[in-house]
Amino acid sequence: MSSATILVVDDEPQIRKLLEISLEANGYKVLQAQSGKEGIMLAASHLPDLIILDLGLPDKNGHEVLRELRNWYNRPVLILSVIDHESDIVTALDEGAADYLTKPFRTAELMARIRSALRHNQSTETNTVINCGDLVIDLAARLVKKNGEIVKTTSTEFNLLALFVRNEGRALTHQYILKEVWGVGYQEETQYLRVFVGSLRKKIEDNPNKPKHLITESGVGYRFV
Amino acid sequence: MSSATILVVDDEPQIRKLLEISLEANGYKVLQAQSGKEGIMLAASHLPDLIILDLGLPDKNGHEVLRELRNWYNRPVLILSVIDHESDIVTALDEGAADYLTKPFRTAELMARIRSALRHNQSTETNTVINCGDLVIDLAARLVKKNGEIVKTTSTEFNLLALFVRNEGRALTHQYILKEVWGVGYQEETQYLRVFVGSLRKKIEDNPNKPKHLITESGVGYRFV
DNA sequence: ATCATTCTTTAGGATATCTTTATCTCCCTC
DNA sequence: GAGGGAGATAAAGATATCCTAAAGAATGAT
Repeated sequence: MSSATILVVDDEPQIRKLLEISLEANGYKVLQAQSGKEGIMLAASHLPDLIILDLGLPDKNGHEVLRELRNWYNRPVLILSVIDHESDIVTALDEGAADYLTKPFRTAELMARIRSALRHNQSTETNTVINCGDLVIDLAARLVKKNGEIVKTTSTEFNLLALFVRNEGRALTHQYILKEVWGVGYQEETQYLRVFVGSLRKKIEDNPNKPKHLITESGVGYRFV
Repeated sequence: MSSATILVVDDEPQIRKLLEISLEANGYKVLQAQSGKEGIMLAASHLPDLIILDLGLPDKNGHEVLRELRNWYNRPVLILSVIDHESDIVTALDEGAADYLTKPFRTAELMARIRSALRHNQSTETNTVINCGDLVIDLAARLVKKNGEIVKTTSTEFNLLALFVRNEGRALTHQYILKEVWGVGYQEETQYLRVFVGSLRKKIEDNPNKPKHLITESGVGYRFV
């Protein structure tokens, strides 16, 4: 056994403890976070092989955390939740969750589903470092380099850029981009996009007035090449 | 929609019917088998993108079927079962099942889990690329290539071209084109069409005066070949 | 509490695209 | 070969879209 690392994001201490014991008994290394924010930070810094995420967190909506993770974290995220609403399950799965279990869960089943998720992921080992000419983007490390030099980006800027590089060559509509980066309810805020595309261009383009990477598709959206 | 093919292996006719209706409503092609033996044969002959397998089959133990499939079939197998025993779930998952749902299942959740399994498998790439001689048009990426080189099109130009390639070989009337691209209320603006067909020809034809793709049907409209 | 950073909002000017007009070509009929 | 209709083209005008800078608001760190 390769002793994979698993991050548990849950605000209930007794659940964390239970999971810690069960997971370690099965030979996994365990990281713990009590809030969505802490979870995202730990995920970024330690890059666990799998994340167990409770949807009912105190600081953020679990779906938000999931979406934020999915921008750059492409390993399995397993959802735990007390909520057994079908719509919640459907939403989480469509947001990219690998599985969805309702509390109270059965430990052996959880372990089997973790094995399944990890096994499945092994085959699709995807590289998180993307190379685009003079640009290097590391989705996991949330790092952008231009000609070898690190480019500092804010969180939103990076999420936007990550969306672009994951859809290289494809024209993305304003609405789609806004939904993916800002979430539903922001789909009409086209101006946000203009401002952030502007600041991204200043950082990654040789000549921001003549962008070679971030092309605007007038009346449609933007395209990354 | 990519119209993936899904094989349903279940001995209960009413379950098969329910699944058939739900799956087809979601745009999947459906194959059906009543027994494990028939299921394996159909899987081998048709190579579906996903298999839904009931564990409680008359002729064979479902686990046997699963193990047999796993020898050569590496796409997702989703287990349906009336049995909610943890040991059964664990066994099935460790035998390589992609997921395990207990009957009675919820349709929307099942559909979401199917999407998740297919997405993970990625084998069913949506094909939106249309090839027309020297032209390549990617409807999803909004990209036009002529002899391998990218042709820049405005939004309306692309919409117009997309309408043409989707109706290749067919003569489209002015009215119809105007309604589809500009919307109702523009059906008399034939001059728009002339202008835009003109600019499209300049971009995609070798010799815009002797168009080979965008043929005018005098008194009627245009035809794309 | 204060400061720094990031995000949101506003406003103006710049650009691209669309619309309209005018002129020209082609083809058919007489 | 003159006239008319349908279509093509070019270019000017109108409009929608986009970009930039910068100020205000929110957030987070010290």
